[in-house]
Amino acid sequence: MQWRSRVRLVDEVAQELRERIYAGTYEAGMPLRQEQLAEELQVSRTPLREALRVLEREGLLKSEPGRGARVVSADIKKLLDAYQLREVIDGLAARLAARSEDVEARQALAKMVADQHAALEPWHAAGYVLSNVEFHVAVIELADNEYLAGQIPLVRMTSQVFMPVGPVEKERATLAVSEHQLVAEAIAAGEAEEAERLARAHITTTIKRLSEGAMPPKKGHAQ
Amino acid sequence: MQWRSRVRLVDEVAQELRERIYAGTYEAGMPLRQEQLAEELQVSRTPLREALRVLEREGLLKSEPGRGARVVSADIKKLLDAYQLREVIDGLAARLAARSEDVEARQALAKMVADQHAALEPWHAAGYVLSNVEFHVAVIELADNEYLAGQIPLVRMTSQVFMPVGPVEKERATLAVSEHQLVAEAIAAGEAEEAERLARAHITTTIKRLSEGAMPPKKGHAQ
DNA sequence: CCGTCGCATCCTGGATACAGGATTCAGGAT
DNA sequence: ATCCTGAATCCTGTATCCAGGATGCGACGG
Repeated sequence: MQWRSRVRLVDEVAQELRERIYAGTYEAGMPLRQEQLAEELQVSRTPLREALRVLEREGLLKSEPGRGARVVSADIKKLLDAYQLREVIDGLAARLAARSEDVEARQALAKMVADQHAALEPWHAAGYVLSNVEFHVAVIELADNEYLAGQIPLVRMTSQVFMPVGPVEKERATLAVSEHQLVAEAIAAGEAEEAERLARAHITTTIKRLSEGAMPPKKGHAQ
Repeated sequence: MQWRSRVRLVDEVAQELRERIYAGTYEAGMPLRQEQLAEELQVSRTPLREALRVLEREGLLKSEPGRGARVVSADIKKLLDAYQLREVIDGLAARLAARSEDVEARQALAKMVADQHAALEPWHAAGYVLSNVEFHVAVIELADNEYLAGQIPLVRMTSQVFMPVGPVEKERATLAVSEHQLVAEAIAAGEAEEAERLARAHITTTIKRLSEGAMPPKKGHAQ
C-alpha cells in the first residue's frame, strides 16, 4: 500500500471503528473478527489490532484473552458508573467552557440547543440523540483541556450506544433540552460556577431517573 | 513460546512500561526504541507496539508518526489541564468512597495518611510521593467505579512523573498531608458530600500553587 | 568559519506467513 | 437428556520483509 506520510493507519482505523460503534453498527457482545475487519477496512491486521487495543482502553470494547474483542454491553452498574463520572466531567467542562475566550463559540451553543428543540416537535428520537451528543461534545471542546477531551469517547458511548438501555422518551428529552438551555446560557454569560452547577444537576437528574426507572432491557438500537 | 493462557502479553508489557514510566526510568522526550524494548522485555514487536498505543491513549506517551513514542513532557498547560481534571476525579472518588460499604477499607485510609506523616519527619521526598500516590489510588479503588479506575494512570502520572516540574517541598507536603487527613476522616465517617468538598479543595489548593509558582523547569526526577 | 546539501543508516509503520492454543459447536456415544 | 470428542475457526504472538520518512554526519560551497 502507498505510504501516506504523517498519518498512521491505526488512527484512521480507530476513528472508523469508533464511528461504527457510535452508530450502533455492531451489536453488543458480537465478536469483532480481526481478519474480516482488516479486509473490510483494507488494512492488515497489524494496525487493526493496535486500534482494537486503543478502543478497548477507551472502554468501547471489551476483550477476553483468546475470545477476541466485542462492543461492551450496557448493564445498570456500568451505566451508573459512567454517569457518575460524566456528572463531574460535564460539570468541569461547563465551568471551563464558560471561561473560554472564544465568545462566539460560547454563544454558538445556543444554536445546538435549538437543534435539540427542533427534534422535539415533531418528535425525532434519533435526531435528538445526535444533537444532544453534539452539544455535550461542543462544551468539552470549548473547555480546551486535552485530558477532558480524552473523555469524549465515554460521552459518546453513554449517550449514543448505551441509550437504548433506558429508552429515550419525549418527556425526558424535553426536560433535558430545557436543562441544556440553562447550561448554554450560563456558559454564554460566562458564569462558570453556575454553569458547572447546572451541568452537574442535569446529569444528576439523569442518574436519578436511571436508578428509579425499572429499566426494561430493550435490545433495539438508537437510530 | 510458553503460552501463559488467559494472560495477554500486551497487558503485561503495558503494565511493565507503566511502572517504568512512573518510576522515572525514561527521561521525558527520550524516544523509546521498539526493537530495543522488545528485546529487553523478551517479547516481539507486535505486543510491544500494541502496549505503546495503549499507553499513548492513556496519556503517558506521545508519539509522532515516524518518530516513535516518548514519555510526555510536562509543561505548565498540561499540568493545569491534568489537575483540573483531577480536581473533579478525586472529588468524585472521595464521595463514592465515603459511601463504600467496606467500612474496614475506609478506615484503613488513616494508616496511609500516617505513612505520609512518617515521611515528613525526617523529610523523605521520594517516600512522601509514593505514599501520597498510594492514598489517592486507594480512594479511587474504594469508589468501585470502573470508569473512575481507568483514570488511575492519569493520577499516577501527575503525582509521580510530573511532580519534579514543581519540586516537592516539605512545607507543601505537610499541608497536603493534613488535607489528606481531613479527607480520610470524612470518608471514614461516611460523610460523602464533605469528603468530595475536601478532596476538591485539596486539589484546588494545589492548582493555585502551580499557577502562582514561578515553576522553574527542573530536570531532576522524583526518586 | 559557518551553513546547507546529499547520502548512508536507523527506525517506524505496515504487510505477511506461520505456529500454538483456545473456543465453539455439531454429532455421536452413553 | 447429558457428556464427550474432534474439527473448523479464531485469537495471540513470533519472525520476516519492505517502503520510506527521520537523523546524523561529512563534504562542499559561500
